[in-house]
Amino acid sequence: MANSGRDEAFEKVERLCKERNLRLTPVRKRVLEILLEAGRALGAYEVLESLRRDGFGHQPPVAYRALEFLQENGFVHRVEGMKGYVACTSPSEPHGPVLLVCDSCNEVKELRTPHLEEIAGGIGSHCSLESAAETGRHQAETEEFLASAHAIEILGCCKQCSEASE
Amino acid sequence: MANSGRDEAFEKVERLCKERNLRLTPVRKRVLEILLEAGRALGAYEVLESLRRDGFGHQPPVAYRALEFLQENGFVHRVEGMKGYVACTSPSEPHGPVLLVCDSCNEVKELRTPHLEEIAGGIGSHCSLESAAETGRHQAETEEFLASAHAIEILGCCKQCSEASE
DNA sequence: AGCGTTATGTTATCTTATAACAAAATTGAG
DNA sequence: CTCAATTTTGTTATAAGATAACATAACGCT
Repeated sequence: MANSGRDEAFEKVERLCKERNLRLTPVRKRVLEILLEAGRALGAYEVLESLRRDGFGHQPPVAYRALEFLQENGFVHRVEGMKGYVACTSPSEPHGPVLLVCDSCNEVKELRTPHLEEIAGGIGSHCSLESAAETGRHQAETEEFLASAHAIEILGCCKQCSEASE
Repeated sequence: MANSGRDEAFEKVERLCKERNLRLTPVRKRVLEILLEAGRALGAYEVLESLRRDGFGHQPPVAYRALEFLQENGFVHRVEGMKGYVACTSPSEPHGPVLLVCDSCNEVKELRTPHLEEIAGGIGSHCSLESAAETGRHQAETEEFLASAHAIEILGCCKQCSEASE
């Protein structure tokens, strides 16, 4: 694939914004593009530097506000472990992500819900990432905790890096 | 329970450190106590302020280094969502936590997760996470990811807060 | 066109975290 | 015990990440 689905993701966000009457303004649109083009997690100040080059405001709040908007609407996810932000690869509803973060190359890959279900099926009920997410939520319910969001990050080594270091 | 298992947790850490030849020095011990006494997540600078009052060094690295030690050994967890640190309620092996974080009162509760380690182990043993092609839009993908740690945070509203706001 | 609302841009500041190095304490070999 | 190697602590200084507050500009509706 030429650009790993960048264009589709971008167009999907445009469409979703129209449907939901969200204002995908120039800065917001550009921030999303920057993250999609990067194909990895960027710090807010990296995003800001790109904005500056494009003639937008170059003070931190400009970047933070656009990121906040994109995050709230599920188009971008925060990667806590790297204090960064990554474009969602399958934007739809606002959702908590499940991210695979490579310690070695910093690549971030987002797992999708349907994907997680298949993983669960393929590996068996005792060994599924989905249950990592669901376990949390389920136990949360028994604790009488009203869950509204989640952040799940799995740290480790991606395929490329583990092959490279053999 | 008078102190919610503080003492047990503390003694368990002392025992584990002896077993593993880890040096639970005065600063490190005190930082653990501070977090256990607080019973909630504290920022590094809050910990530092307590250390200062106890006559320890009062520069950031003093706190950060002790926190790092405790974290690496599974006695303290980072709460990414609040940039804070919380004492582990059931210290044993180093482990990634599953935390319930209350948006409203900031209480953090750790869930015990015997089987999450199996999950990580399953991925860790490099089992191939396969997913079949989804009809239509999604292409088949194969994920191979060697997981070494995780951070799972479920955000929401705890029992007390949801009752209080009724 | 005018009004209320939402978004942008800017200044200033705050919070969180780390680099680098000197001094002290601890450990282990002889 | 003594000394050297290692680890930990303390300090200065600064980097990196994030937000408060407020003025200006753009939008969206009637």
